[in-house]
Amino acid sequence: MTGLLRIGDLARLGGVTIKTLRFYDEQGLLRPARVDPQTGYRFYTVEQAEALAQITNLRAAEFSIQEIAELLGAEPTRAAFVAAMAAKKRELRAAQTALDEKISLADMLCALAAEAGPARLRVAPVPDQYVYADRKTVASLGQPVTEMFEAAEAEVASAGARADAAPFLIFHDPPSRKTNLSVEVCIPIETDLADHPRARHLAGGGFAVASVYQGGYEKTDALYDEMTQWINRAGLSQRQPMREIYHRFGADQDDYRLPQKMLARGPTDYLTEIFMPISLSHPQQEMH
Amino acid sequence: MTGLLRIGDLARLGGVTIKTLRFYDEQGLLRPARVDPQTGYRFYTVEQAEALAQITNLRAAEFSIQEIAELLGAEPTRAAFVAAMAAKKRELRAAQTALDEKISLADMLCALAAEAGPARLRVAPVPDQYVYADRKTVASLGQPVTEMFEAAEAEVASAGARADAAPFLIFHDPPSRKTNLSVEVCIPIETDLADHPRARHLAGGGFAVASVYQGGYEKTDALYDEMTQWINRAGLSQRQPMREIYHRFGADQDDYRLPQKMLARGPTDYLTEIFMPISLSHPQQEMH
DNA sequence: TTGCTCCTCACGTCACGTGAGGTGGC
DNA sequence: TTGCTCCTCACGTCACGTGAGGTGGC
Repeated sequence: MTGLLRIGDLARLGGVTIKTLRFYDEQGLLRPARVDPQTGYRFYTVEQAEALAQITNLRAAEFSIQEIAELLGAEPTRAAFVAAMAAKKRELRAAQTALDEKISLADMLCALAAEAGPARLRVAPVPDQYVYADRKTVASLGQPVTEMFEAAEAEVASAGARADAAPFLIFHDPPSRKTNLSVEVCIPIETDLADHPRARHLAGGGFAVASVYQGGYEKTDALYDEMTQWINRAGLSQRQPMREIYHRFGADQDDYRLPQKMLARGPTDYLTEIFMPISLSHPQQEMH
Repeated sequence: MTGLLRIGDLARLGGVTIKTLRFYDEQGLLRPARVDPQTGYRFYTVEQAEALAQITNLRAAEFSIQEIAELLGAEPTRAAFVAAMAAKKRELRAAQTALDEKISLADMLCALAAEAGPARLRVAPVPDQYVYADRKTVASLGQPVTEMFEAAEAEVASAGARADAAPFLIFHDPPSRKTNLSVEVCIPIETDLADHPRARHLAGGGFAVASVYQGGYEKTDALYDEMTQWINRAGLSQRQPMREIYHRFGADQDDYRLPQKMLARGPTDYLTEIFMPISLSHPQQEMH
C-alpha cells in the first residue's frame, strides 16, 4: 500500500504537472491504479511511471493524445510502433521544411521592409492549376489578345467546361517589349478537360509576389517596374514569366458566357493583378 | 460604388476564407470600408486587398493576430517594422532548433523501439540545478556513502537551506568498479546558497535517459546494464557520469531534517532513479 | 422561382493552464 | 491548528472552422 505514489509524486518523477496527469486520467490514457472512493485521491504504481514515460516520450515527438491512445491502446507490436515512428518522422521533416519556408519568407519580408517599408505585395504560393491555354506571337497587345480570349472562352464553353476562376495572360517576354509579343492566354478549368489538346497543367510550387490594381491597363508598366525594383532590392529574382490576371475586365456586354461579376463597365473599374513567381533567396544569417 | 469588393471577392483575391475576413473584422484588424446597414453585407475597397496582403504575409511568418494589430495599428516606422521582423526571425530559428531536437528524439525512440520495443525509459532534458556537493573516493558503497549523505544533510540544514528535491549520487567511475569509488553526494538546493564553498552549479542542457525502480540497491546493476544496452543498440552514447537519485530511501527514522515522504520503511519501498546523460545521435536520413 | 452569396449566433478545436472554492492528512 | 496536498467544477487559450437557420440579390 505504501508503495503507491500520490499524484504529485508521479508528476515530479515524470516531469509533468498534476493537471496533466488529471487530464490523462480523464482521457483514459493513464488511469490511476487506485482512486480513494472517499477523497477522490489518485494513487499510481511505480510501473505507471514507465507508462507515463512512454507517453511523454511520444508527446515530445509531437504525437497527439489520440495517436498515443491508438498506438499504446492495444499493446502494440514492435513493427507497428516502428512504423508509427517512421510516419511521425516524415511529418516532422515536413514541418521542418515548412518552417524553413517561413524563415525564408520572414527574411524576404525583412529585406523588403528595410528597402521599401512594409510590403504591400502579397507573397503567395504558386497554385497548381489546369488551364485551357493558347500561346501565340502577336503584333501588339489590345485587339489581338482580346480576340484570343474571346476564341478561348467560346472554345471552353463549347467543350462544356466552366471557367471557375479569373482568366490570365502569361507574358513570355519582358514587359519592356511592345511588339511581336509571345503571349499565352489561359482560362482556368476544372481538371476534367485534361484530355483537350489545348489543356495545360501549370505546376504549382514556390512563391510569387502579387499586387492588385484598379483602372486601365496603362498602369501595368509602372506597377511592374515597382515590383521588380522591390524584389531586386530584397535580393530576390524573378523565376518564371509574369502573369496578368483579369479579375474584372471589359468585354462585349452581350456575351453572357462570362459571370456577370467579372465584367466592368469601363476601364476605371478594371481589376487586374500582376503575379510574378520568384525565387526566395536565403540571405546571410545576421544575428542582429 | 461598383468599385467595392464583396467579402467573397476579397477572400478570393487575398487567398483567405470568408470566415477569416469576418474574424479580422471582429478583431478590428481589417474593418470593411462599408457595411450595409440593411443587410449587414461587408464591402471592401481594392486598397484593402493590400492591407490584407500585409496581414497574410505576417501571418505566414508566424506573427500572432495581436502582434500584427500592435505592429500595423499605429502606422509603423520602417525601423520598428524591421526590428519586429528580426525578433520574429530569431523566434523562428529557435523553433527550428526545437524541431531539430524533436526529430533527434523521434530518431532515437525509433531506433530504441526497433531494438527493444517501445522505450520504457524516460527521455528527459538535463536540468540546470544548484547542489550542495561533496566528492570523495570511498572504499565501497554503503556505510561510507550513508555517512557522506548524513553529513551533507546536516550541513545544508545548518546553513539554513532546504533540500527541495531528492538527493542523488554521481558515480564518476563505471558501475563495474566496486572498490575505491569516486562518488559525489549531491543535495539540490535553492540558488541562494551559491556562495557556500561546497555549492556547485550543475549546468543543464542536452538529454538523459532515466528509469525508476522500486526495491533494494542490488537492482541497480542490472537496470544500469539494461539501459546501457538500450542506448548502445540505439546508436547513442553516454555523455556524462550516471546519477542515482534517491526518491525514497532508508534513513535513521529519528532524523527529522528530511521530509517524511522521502523516507522508506525498508528496502522494498526504496524508490530509486537511474539518470544517464546521453548524446543524441543524428542517424542517417532514411526515407521510409 | 431557383441558386448563390451573405448574414448572425453558437459551438468545436487541442492539450492542457488558471483560478475558485472546498476538503483530507500529518 | 497550520500548511500542504489534493479534489471538482468552470472557464480560458488561439485563430479560425463547422454547421444551423435565415435573408438578400440577380
